[in-house]
Amino acid sequence: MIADKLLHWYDRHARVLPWRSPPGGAAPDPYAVWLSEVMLQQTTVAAVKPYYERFLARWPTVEALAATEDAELMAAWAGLGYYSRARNLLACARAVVTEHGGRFPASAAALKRLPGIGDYTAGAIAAIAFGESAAVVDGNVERVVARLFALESKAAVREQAAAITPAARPGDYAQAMMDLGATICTPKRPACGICPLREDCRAFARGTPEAFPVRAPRAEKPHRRGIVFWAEAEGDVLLVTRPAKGLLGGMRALPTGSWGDAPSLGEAPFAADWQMLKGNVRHVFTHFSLDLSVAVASVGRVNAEGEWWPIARLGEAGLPTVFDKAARLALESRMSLIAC
DNA sequence: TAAGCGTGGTG
DNA sequence: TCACCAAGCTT
Repeated sequence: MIADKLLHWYDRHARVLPWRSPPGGAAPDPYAVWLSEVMLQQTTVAAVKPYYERFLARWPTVEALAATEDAELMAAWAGLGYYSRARNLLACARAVVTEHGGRFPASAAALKRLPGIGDYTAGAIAAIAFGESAAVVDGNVERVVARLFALESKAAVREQAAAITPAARPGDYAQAMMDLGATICTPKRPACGICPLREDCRAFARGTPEAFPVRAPRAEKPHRRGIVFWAEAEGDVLLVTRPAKGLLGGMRALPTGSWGDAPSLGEAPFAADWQMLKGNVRHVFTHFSLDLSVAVASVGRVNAEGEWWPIARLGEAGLPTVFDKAARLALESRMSLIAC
């Protein structure tokens, strides 16, 4: 009933997206579905599009992706965020090649055993690429179902979402739910006036659609300070690769001290005449905000941990956004030093 | 279980 | 300027 109405709406209003087949179309390539779904985890469609196109052109198959070097993959992911996804993407591709003969397993249960694939992504790939009637509950679906049935707990939402998942066209249905949530049943000011499920919606009947889903209050973000070091030698800049786990793990970066209360030049990668740049870099991560000072030094090609990288090719290094900001500040203001 | 994990768009 | 939040996963 709900599914029929939703699919009828989807047949007329489906968004056109690079990774998507038209409604009722042939099942898309599981590799392409997986790639798009991982990129879309907590990430907007607009941000994903250019990365998806670049990745698919550079790595058209899971075999090609599995064979690439870690550093190239991580650099290609730079700027998209949540970098553990990139590490897991590579681990998953290699597992598909070595343990599954290069073919993605066709069930949600088997997909979920692969790195970086949780409940949502397993269900989405199974439904979209393999036609399995799997429950697909992302943030959109949680919101739509919570409003339809006026539910306050995540467990109840998951149960209802599974109960109304149809046997027919499960992939279109999953994408229809997400399109509805993204374009009509939005977090704020939902467009109930044009919603195909308005007559079925308990939250609409109550006049309080925005009251669902119930959100826990979020903790206050702490503020941290730090220094990054721009060490320049003969047209090169010193880059390091961050430890594989943790914040920005596995990514190339500028050397940096710890981020906390009192940054110190004592954390520089080597002794030099470090000069603090005017201005700073402000950046907001998921769980803290950061003010970075930039210290610069022009040196000989000293022995230092890391790699000396040509400044002219810095764009190819794949720096995460926070370090890209710092690099831009260094390049803009190298001429306007002040004493520290 | 709750915390850790990025970034950019939007109102 | 700032709070909110987007096709979540891992530990």
